[in-house]
Amino acid sequence: MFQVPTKTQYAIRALVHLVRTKSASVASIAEAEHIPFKYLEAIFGQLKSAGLLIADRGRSGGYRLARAPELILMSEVVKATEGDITPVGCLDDAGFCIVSEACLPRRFWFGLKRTVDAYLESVTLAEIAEPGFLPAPDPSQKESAAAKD
Amino acid sequence: MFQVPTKTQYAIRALVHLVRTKSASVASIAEAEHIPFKYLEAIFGQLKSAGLLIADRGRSGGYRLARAPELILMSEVVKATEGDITPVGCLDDAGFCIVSEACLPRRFWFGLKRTVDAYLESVTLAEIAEPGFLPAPDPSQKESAAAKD
DNA sequence: GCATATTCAGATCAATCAAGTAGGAATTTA
DNA sequence: TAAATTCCTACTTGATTGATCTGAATATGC
Repeated sequence: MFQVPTKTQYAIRALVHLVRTKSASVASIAEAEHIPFKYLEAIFGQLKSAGLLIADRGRSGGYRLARAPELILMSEVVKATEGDITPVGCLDDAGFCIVSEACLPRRFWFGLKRTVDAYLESVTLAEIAEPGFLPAPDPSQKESAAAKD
Repeated sequence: MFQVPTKTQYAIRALVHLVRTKSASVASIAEAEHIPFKYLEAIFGQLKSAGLLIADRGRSGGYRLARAPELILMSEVVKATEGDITPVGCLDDAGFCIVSEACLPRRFWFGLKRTVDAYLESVTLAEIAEPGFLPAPDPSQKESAAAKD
């Protein structure tokens, strides 16, 4: 369920690489990060379409970040490589459950989605590229606050 | 990445069903919840192995919860159907990164894992079975890492 | 200009995994 | 003893992941 596709892992490693080297070709990044060249090429196409990268074509071209890494949320990166996060079908708006009575688990899944989204939106690319980056707050947030679907 | 497998969705719906009807056969639950009979049979095998269900074999047998639903964490259910949550390979203990320098993204993924685990451990089966169940806290927990535009 | 280094675009392919099926054996009870 | 159940093992099928292949289009340096 939470196995992160290599595509997304590759994307993030390559982006971290780009935070340091202001600009680089796909080939150089692929070699440095041990990522299959052609695969990374395709991934960068997606990241560019998502507005995260800018491409300079031609002989001494390459890719560079479209924004300062402080302004790139990890949620954007994940969304670029994987599309929207919809844990279960019944969460699509206008979607509904075939299940008997009011689909109780729905709220549970929705809560999970919100939790994950919140985390991904709370971290920027710049923070990941910092050696001093510390992961999530220790989970002392155990409330069970409001709902609004 | 966060598409929840139908197997897990089925498991939870079936468990919620069992919270009400103290005991039931796979066939009856499958019909009531619109779950393929043979598939649910296999799922229940896993839930039993995980110690969440007790089976009564023979003619008027069936399944029942091994514990009160208040004592069944959703993390246990997910783990039973999907195994441990390891977002990326390098998180297994004794695992290490092939990546050049100290794998910075690793902490990011680890933080994600902790966030998800914390959520799943904060909800019990009993809460999901309650019509009044309210999902996750609104994400006002922005402590650790936040850089905004 | 021309060779070269790059991005870009599309099809294709193999391996893996999710989802579901199938058949039947073992077990208990009415 | 027959019916209803859990249990066990294997299979099929379709989608997805993780790539590869081929070949353009485009810009640069010489």
